[in-house]
Amino acid sequence: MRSYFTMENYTGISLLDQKPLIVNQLTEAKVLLKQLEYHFDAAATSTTGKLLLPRILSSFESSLSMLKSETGHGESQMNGSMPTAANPNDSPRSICGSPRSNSNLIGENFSKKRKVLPTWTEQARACEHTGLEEPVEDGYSWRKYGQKDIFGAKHPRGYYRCTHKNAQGCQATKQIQRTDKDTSIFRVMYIGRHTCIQAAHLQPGQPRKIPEQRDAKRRKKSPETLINFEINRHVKTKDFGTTQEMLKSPSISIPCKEKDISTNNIFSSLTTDNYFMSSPISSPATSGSNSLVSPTRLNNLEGGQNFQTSEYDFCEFTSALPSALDSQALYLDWDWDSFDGFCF
DNA sequence: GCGATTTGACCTCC
DNA sequence: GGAGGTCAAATCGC
Repeated sequence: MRSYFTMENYTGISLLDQKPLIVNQLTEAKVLLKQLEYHFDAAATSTTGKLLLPRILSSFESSLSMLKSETGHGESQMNGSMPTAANPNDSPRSICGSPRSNSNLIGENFSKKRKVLPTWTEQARACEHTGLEEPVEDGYSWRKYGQKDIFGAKHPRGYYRCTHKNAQGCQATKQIQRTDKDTSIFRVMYIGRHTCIQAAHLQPGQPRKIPEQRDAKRRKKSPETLINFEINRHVKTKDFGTTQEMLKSPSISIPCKEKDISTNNIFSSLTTDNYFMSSPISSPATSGSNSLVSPTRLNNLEGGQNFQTSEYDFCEFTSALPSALDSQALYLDWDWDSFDGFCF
């Protein structure tokens, strides 16, 4: 199965419309990197890493200044590479694999029956030492409202909605499914942002709410619910019109293998919120020329190349951000089946 | 008793 | 008709 991450949606929204969102995302990523820098300095473990961080920050700053000074000339560029209603075949398959959800995103066919909500996917790995075989507690209260066997998948998908849906009208939902390839990894797709009170208390950088004992016991019953967060978060934003919501959204995902991270011990002191960065990246199969990370590079990754922690690649990734953003598209073609999971 | 989970039925979309 | 998503009654656990 191939999944795609989009930095843009396919409703014809221009980069100009998305610019505030992109700026917000980059700003958040910059802040997070500064946090990382702080922790990294505290650890004082690697000289090369110290040299790397300023470069990353510099790249983000460059991206931000380019975006802030940009006056919307990129719209036409975007139209040249974006799938359109007239050419629906250009539209990538949705991240959840549902052709129906795709139809909501395509131009004139936009369905008004269902609200298009920002969607992003995380991967969470169950942690052996916790004894839990369930996805991570993410700080929010979820209520399971369904479970479904998915065609072609070995494991059922659990459907969760915010506990405060009725009380506060919070529209956030999530779907959790154990991956076929590695049963210790869960794919968690979030749909919509929390608008409930608990969201206001879970700003990035703050510690997560500690699950109540009772809840933890309950979750243990369900194979879909808890995990120790050794995750990566990937963003697929379907609705960039909801700028306010996206202010709290993850921003940029910088993939790395957890074994490599543990080696460098860079992120060991970060909380999940601190490193909450995801990628608003996408990959229409037809967008090769705009690919920031080409399929070839990912194939190399799949073949074992240490793309994710290579300093060269990391720098290349961040250095490429400005040009990728300038070209209106940041695409990443991803193969879930060969994906071991991101972590920071 | 209350709230969460389970699970079969139903709905929506292709 | 098939697949994914949601509903809601039944069930469970505190």
